[in-house]
Amino acid sequence: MSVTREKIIELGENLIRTKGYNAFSYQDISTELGIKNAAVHYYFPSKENLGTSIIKTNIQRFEEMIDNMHSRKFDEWQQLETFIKIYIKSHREQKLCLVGSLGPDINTLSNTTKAELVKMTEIIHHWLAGILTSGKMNNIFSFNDEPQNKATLIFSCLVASLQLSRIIDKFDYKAVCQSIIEDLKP
Amino acid sequence: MSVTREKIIELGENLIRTKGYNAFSYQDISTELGIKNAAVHYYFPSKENLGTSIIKTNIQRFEEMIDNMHSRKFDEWQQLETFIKIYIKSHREQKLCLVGSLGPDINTLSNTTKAELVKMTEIIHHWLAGILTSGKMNNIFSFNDEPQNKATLIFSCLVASLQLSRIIDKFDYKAVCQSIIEDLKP
DNA sequence: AAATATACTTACTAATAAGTAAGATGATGT
DNA sequence: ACATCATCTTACTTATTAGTAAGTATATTT
Repeated sequence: MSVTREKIIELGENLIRTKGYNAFSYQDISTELGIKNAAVHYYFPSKENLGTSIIKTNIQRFEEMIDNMHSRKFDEWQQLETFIKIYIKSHREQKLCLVGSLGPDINTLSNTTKAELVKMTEIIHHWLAGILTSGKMNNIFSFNDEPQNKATLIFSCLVASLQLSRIIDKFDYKAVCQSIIEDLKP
Repeated sequence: MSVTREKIIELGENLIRTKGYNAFSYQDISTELGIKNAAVHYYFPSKENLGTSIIKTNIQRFEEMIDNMHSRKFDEWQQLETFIKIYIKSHREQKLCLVGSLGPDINTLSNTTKAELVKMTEIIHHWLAGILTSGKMNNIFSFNDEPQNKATLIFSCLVASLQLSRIIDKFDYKAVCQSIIEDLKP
């Protein structure tokens, strides 16, 4: 696959996560890569197409991560901590996650992009509910809620804390993550 | 104060909370109100100015709500539930809260608008930490975290759950709120 | 009655956006 | 040597954006 294509995807993702979908333009990408506006359209005919591709790439990356954790026989704690580490890294880089940056713009997205965002969010949520269910069954996690509901709570905390940490300074993101973890300990 | 001015503020807020700051235009407002684009500029010379005014109005509304709760001698439970009800209403209307919709766009806001968003977020966070502190002291609430940290967790859950509920269907927002409440019970 | 302020409209400008059609360049395959 | 393909550039169009300058109508004040 083309290097330029991959760079566009990566740059587009970073732009969405720092400025938001409706604030970034093909010009932002072409200028940064030292190419012309039309070159970006060569790889991604429309912005809708680029947006969808960025989400698709992320879904793929997430599923590869899960496969990798399964093949390495990670238990539920290790899986949860790996997931949380993605968010700690996002926080360090002052970026949101894709769900948290595209979510508020959902009413402005095309149907295909929206469908892909829904898919990605559901995959993550479903996976999280899954490890919470099995973790609870194996007495590795302890909580009273329905796993589905607990997954929502944890996911929400991670997503919005990234947003709040860019607004409020002196924000202790790791303490938030630690609380999530402590809360699940038996 | 002018009725048109107030309508613009209200409409602008709703547009931010449904489409996002960078997706709405003065045209959206003028068309809806049956006036011309320039009439909106008459009241709010720039979009930055309108954005800032919308946040200022919200801060005022929040502070009036707090004053009202104090004068009616609301205890910590009643205050928390009143706050949560705002979010349940937002969910019913399929809208985000201002913090959750402007937060992801923070890097595209002017310094004055950004400052106002920071102020609003800090006021809410500080108030929430306050009732958690006094609620814990009076043994009305029970939790292990630092109140500051607990406030972040609860605030995050409310903010991001609104976002997630627009993405995932079959989303039980009230169950999320109920979990937050149950978690604080002694 | 004249002056003034309020609340707009008309008619623009300049910038930026997404997107396109046609052509240039160079590598690869036949 | 020739054709083909990928990867762009040049040069655009069309639409939308925030924003403005100047004018109009109506009500209020002096």
